[in-house]
Amino acid sequence: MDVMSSMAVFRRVVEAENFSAVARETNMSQSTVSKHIASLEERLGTKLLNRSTRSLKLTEAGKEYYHHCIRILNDFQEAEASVGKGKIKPTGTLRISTSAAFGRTCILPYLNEFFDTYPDINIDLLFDDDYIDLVKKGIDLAIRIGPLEDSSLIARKIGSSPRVVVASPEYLVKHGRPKKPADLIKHNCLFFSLQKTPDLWYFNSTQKGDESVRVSGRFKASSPDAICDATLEGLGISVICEWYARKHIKSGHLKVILADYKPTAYDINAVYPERKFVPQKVKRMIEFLAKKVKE
Amino acid sequence: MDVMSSMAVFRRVVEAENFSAVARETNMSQSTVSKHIASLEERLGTKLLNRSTRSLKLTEAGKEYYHHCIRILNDFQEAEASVGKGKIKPTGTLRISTSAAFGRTCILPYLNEFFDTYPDINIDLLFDDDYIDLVKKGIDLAIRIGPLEDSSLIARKIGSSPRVVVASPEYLVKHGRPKKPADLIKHNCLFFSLQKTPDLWYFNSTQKGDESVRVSGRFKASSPDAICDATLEGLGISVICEWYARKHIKSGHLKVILADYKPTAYDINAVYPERKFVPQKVKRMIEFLAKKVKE
DNA sequence: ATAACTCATTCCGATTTGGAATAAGTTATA
DNA sequence: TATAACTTATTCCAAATCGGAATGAGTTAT
Repeated sequence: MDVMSSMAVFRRVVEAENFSAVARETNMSQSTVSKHIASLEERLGTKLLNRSTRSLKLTEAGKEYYHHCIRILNDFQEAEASVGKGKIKPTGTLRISTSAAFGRTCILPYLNEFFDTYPDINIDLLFDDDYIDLVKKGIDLAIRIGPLEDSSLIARKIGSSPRVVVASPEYLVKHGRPKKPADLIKHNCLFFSLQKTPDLWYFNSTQKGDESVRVSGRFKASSPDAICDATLEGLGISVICEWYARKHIKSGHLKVILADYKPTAYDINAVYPERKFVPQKVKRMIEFLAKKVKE
Repeated sequence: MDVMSSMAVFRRVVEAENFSAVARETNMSQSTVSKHIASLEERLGTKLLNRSTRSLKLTEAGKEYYHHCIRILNDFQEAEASVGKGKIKPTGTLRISTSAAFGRTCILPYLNEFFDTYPDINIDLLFDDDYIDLVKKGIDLAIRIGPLEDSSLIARKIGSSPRVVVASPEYLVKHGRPKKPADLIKHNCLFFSLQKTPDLWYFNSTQKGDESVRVSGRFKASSPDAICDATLEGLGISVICEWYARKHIKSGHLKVILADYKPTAYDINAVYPERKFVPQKVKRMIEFLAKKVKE
């Protein structure tokens, strides 16, 4: 067994605390993962992980070896990237996590162009609607919309995402069209439950200054898809990212209201684990997305 | 091809500036060495070495990669040694260089004991009577008698080697027995030509103080064997390491003269390449020999 | 011209690899 | 307590890889 590969597998196993997850993540069979670990243990003549079928725990030796592995793998990565074709062509598989909505709308359409630009980067795009542990899941890069949690991760703002207040034409006919934010109080507003204060809607306007309204409503959902569907169904008024609502606005199924009062835009952030050496593939994708988002 | 092994081979090739030498040194075929290098080059997509049949030269990329390799291999070595059986049991092949005479007399007889103590260390004992480039020859440890050259190597004194003035009984009968160092001037003294001043013999004596004599003689040889043989033949008087002459003294074929005036003892040094991480096997051998030499 | 080296390549048997299937153990739940 | 749904370990076997002998081709020294 190639020791360097085994060390990489070991590293992932320690981080994921699970053999099978690493197997799935890396497209190797679970038996291979098992063999990699066993092979290291045999080399070293000591157990690295105490494993029962449902839990993994590093042994003392494993803990020490893990730190060595991190160091060696980082150096190795740097060595490969700084010499030869790695210097010119970023390579490898890039695991990106983002929300299904953003991924489908703002990443997928550009992926062909990315593949053309970087023929040696493969992409593994994961849709996770709530925040997940990047290190544990072996993710290289996450794109997150809106406010970030505090964490040990590095975040770089790559753009901002304007939002719009929308409702279906039918809803507006039935309940009237609000003219100013305060009018929303009388309407059924749809909440995105993952936000901290889903019922507090902020508006910025160059002419009319900033204001916020505490709205009320009877429908809450944890996915942007659900909110959007509900709005299309005429259930109420919602604030949605512009890129998300765009196609419905074009087709006339949603109408933008309060166009003069822009809801506060969300930051779009590229988030990645802190490392001594950030792989080219990550840097390139961030650059690429930053450019695309601005268009 | 196991990348870690390939890196180790690459490192050795760079240091030895030669594929075949590394093959011989590591007991792999020359074709395997070639394949290891080729495999690295393919991984990286760049040439590491410009090779004509008679010369090797690092490319720019190779130079950079070499430094990465050193670092990674050192870390790796440390990782393996600091965890598991490496922690208790030093392993691997230890390449030792020493003079044929010292090796045969002062190392070989103890090797069985060493093998018993460290069952996982194999030894590759090389006899080189003149000083050689340890790094180039891939030697882990050299044992050198007498003054050292300046070098980037680390030297640790592991003992000192008393020397004796000897002659054959026949010679003494024929030419008389010197009573004090100055008497040597009238004798035919045998020179060891690798010394800097082979004709200047120093003596230390607790009672009679230090003195030196510029002796003369008509025979010079570059190996201790030759000097010893010449002395046995009655060609003249020589200064020989005590351990080297011991058996001949015991058997009566050589007589110690000027016993009260000890020639300056030689230092016995363990010499090894400077590294961030000195392998267990090297440390253990040095300890072992230091103990044996003192007996 | 020859001998004695170099490194690269080809060929082929022996070994190793990795995945599917299976075994065996643990946890959560009905 | 049985079952379902997970774990990790192991076995087996076809496919891939490895490594060494032989060979080829080039260079240097004599």
